[in-house]
Amino acid sequence: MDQNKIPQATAKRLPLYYRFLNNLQHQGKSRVSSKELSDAVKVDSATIRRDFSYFGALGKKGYGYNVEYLLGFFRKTLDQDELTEVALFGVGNLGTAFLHYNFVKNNNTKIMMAFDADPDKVGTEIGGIPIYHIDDLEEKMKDVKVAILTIPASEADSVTERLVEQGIEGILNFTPARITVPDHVRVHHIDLAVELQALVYFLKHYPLDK
Amino acid sequence: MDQNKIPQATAKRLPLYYRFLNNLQHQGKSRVSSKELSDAVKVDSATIRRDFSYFGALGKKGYGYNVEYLLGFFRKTLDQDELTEVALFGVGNLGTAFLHYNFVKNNNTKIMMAFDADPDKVGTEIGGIPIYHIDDLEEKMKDVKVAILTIPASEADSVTERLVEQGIEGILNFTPARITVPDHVRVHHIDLAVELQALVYFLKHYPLDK
DNA sequence: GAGAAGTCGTGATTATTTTCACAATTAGTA
DNA sequence: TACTAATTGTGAAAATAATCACGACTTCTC
Ligand SMILES: NC(=O)c1ccc[n+]([C@@H]2O[C@H](COP(=O)([O-])OP(=O)(O)OC[C@H]3O[C@@H](n4cnc5c(N)ncnc54)[C@H](O)[C@@H]3O)[C@@H](O)[C@H]2O)c1
Ligand SMILES: NC(=O)c1ccc[n+]([C@@H]2O[C@H](COP(=O)([O-])OP(=O)(O)OC[C@H]3O[C@@H](n4cnc5c(N)ncnc54)[C@H](O)[C@@H]3O)[C@@H](O)[C@H]2O)c1
Repeated sequence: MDQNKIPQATAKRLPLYYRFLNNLQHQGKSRVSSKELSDAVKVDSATIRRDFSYFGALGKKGYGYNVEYLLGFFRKTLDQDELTEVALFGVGNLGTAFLHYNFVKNNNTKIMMAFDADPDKVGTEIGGIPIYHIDDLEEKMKDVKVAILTIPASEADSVTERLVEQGIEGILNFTPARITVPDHVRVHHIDLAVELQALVYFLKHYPLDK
Repeated sequence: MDQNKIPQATAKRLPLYYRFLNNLQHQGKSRVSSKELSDAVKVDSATIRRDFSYFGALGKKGYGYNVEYLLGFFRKTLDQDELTEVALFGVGNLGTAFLHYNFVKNNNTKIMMAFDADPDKVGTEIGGIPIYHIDDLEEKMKDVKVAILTIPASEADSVTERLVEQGIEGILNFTPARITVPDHVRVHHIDLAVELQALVYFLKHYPLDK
């Protein structure tokens, strides 16, 4: 594998940079400075330069960065050329919203299939994505290595267990349950209720102008 | 305001602790150790003890923490007794999912109203929450200080501007646009495409067992 | 082609967060 | 009561991340 000396904080910002560079190219801009990037993505310009510098000297002093070059570099770095297949679990409120969304645009990931326990949903399609019965997980999933969980919290553990059994590598978990997985599986939690509550806490307890 | 010596990283974990303590109480448990909490919320036990210690000595050595006491303490700390009113902008795929979700359970926030530009949606209700026309923002919003943005990215700047004008204090932004606000407004970005892409990046570039 | 303005890359510093590790204290037990 | 096992709270260390600040180089302008 690549450089894993790259700080995690940096790695999390890369997709953000990538998307903005894409926008710039569509706008026909050929050159950009860390200051301009900073204004757009709201990350300190020194942090941006530092982030980029982990990958070598990508810019030119006194000039900035060449959009096309940088974009090409990140395309390779972020493996934009190969599509990562994703499976979604739980076609409810949240799951349905994701199925309608086109993650492929500006992104190397595609939801290939969805699973649900509700017989009324099984067999239908949303946005061209087939919905299978959760019982058929093992049969249908095959090579998919990334899962999105939008099932009820109570179901999280049992579905996770089956995913792990099936060789899953990464899980994006929208369930409030904190799932348990072996060390070789990576889980990112996105806990919307917590996010909202944390925002409210910050509003009430942190001074009103940082 | 309160202690703003509390690290931001700690503050973000508080709602998580709160929710789990609630579960414990419902299960009738009266006592819990940092180790048990750690297993449940997947945060190192030393980190949990450190987090709690910012609020004083909440536990007892050799015993652990009293669930009811701790819960009562966090209820006050997290202002669970007063309801924070929230407005949602953009009743599309994502916005509709949120309107169906009951944030009030385990949470002190409630979506009171929604706004959209689509005349077919205006005037209807989802989950008992009225949908107003975006043109009526100033008239209807009044005292609401927290907003959730689930509108198209292209609309983010103009709606944000009006929210700021109207005295908004916090924004939970699901739009890929990085919005610009004055220093006294707090914005939390939740960028789902970035999260997914970051997960994939980690899978490919970080050693498979941390 | 000389001077001015702009911008990177990075050493050094500072800030923040996590983790270690253990004395102090408590509950439980015999 | 005395002993054992459990568990906190925290000083200190380590790890991670953000920021400052400036030399080096590039482009632009005249
Ligand atoms: N909707 C929101 O705004 C929101 C906000 C915060 C958190 N969440 C969390 O996201 C998750 C999904 O929320 P939602 O509102 O979409 O719920 P939902 O009830 O609308 O959808 C859940 C879906 O999962 C399906 N399901 C149930 N058991 C299953 C199983 N074993 N295998 C596969 N599918 C199964 C159900 O049939 C249903 O379609 C929940 O855990 C919820 O707590 C949702
Ligand atoms: N759906 C997803 O899974 C997903 C994933 C990642 C990011 N997002 C982002 O979340 C946002 C919403 O996504 P979505 O899929 O719900 O989009 P959507 O198009 O389904 O919904 C957008 C809604 O906003 C309304 N709207 C448009 N202009 C408005 C205005 N000026 N004021 C108020 N309402 C207005 C539209 O009528 C529509 O109902 C987008 O910015 C999208 O990029 C969505």
